[in-house]
Amino acid sequence: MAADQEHVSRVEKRRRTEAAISDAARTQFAEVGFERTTIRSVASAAGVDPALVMQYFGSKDGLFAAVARQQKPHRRLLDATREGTPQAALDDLFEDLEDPVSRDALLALMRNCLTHEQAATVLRDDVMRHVHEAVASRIATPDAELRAALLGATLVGLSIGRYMLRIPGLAEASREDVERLLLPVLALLVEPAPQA
Amino acid sequence: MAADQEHVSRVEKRRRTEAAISDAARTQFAEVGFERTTIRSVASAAGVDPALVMQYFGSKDGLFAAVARQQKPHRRLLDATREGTPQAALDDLFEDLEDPVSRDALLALMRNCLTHEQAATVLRDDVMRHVHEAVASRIATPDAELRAALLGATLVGLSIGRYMLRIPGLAEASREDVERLLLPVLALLVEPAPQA
DNA sequence: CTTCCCGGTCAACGAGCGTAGAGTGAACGG
DNA sequence: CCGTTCACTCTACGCTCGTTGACCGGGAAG
Repeated sequence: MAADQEHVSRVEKRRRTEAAISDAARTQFAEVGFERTTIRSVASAAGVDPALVMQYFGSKDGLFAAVARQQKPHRRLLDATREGTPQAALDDLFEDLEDPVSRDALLALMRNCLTHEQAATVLRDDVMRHVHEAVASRIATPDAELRAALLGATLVGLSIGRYMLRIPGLAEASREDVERLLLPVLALLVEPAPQA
Repeated sequence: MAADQEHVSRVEKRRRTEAAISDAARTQFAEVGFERTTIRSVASAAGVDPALVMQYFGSKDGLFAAVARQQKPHRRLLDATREGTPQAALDDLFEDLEDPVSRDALLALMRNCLTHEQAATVLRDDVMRHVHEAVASRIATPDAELRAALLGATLVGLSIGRYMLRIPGLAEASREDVERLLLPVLALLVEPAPQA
């Protein structure tokens, strides 16, 4: 216990407090959504005063934007996604969903994308755009855009159904089983010439 | 104008007012979601006093439940869905999405299923359960449940991506193009033996 | 015509929310 | 050792919301 009594500099203290607020906000945005998350509940979970949250993040929307921006590490997987194969896209998604931080950051976007314009914009124009472009660029037929969009919509449906709606049969399934069934299906979606 | 001065009985008047409130509520729940829809805005759109909404529907949750229940007409398509083919499921979905009333009732469920427990329950246990059972019963392999759940998740992803997220390339695509690309894919998902 | 019923309105309460500004005490720099 | 900075707290404003109970007026019933 006394081990925590180490001296921490002011900047370090500030950094830790901001991180505590940000962690609490990310979790609550992901679990109960933007509207049901209150500045007060985030501050309480982080062990600070609500006014401090305002001081550090400006507003509730600013707090959400900060959390949404944390999803950026996902883009380190951008190179892998640039492959444009369903395998790479699915791997990216599952990898994101296994790390607690990027998982909650991504779920915060998805949970609120239907009721919060900013969440929808970030999800559509920042996250999905990458896989869309990578996939579409590998398809030669004129319906490439639609095929890529359908792949994105399917991955969104998978995430929502598995982690949020918790559809029976999908929520409990192993990642391996999901991949085994979904990969050939997504491959067919992306292949320009199904008849062969 | 004077044509509207016809005499209406009290029960008919009541019925029309309830319908006006219900219509306004369905539209707003579908378009801006449960939280951003206020009793006051619904009443205003219906041309009545907010207190009357409470008197007729009990509470805001009661109003939402009444709208969610209007999705039931969807089940007249249940017989078609019982076929358990992706074609039938997709036809059901598009048919629902083309009628303004059942369309908004379904979108109201989807829009709020991530932030409103009741919406999630109705969507999962009432709407999706039917297509799930119909599809799963036609699959002989032990992964039937997972395959059916993946189909349901895909259809949810399609609806969300096309009508709510409005993913570029998917929102503007014609129903025919979407069906042409998606049907063989869904068929592969539902087929127990992909290798052939 | 009188009486009751009922669709509909009005005004208001109480709670919870995002947010603002003044204040405090400890860590820092000189 | 002193003055400043800064992390952090306290209190409270103003707004919007769901919800309530008293009230009003016209149509139905006798």
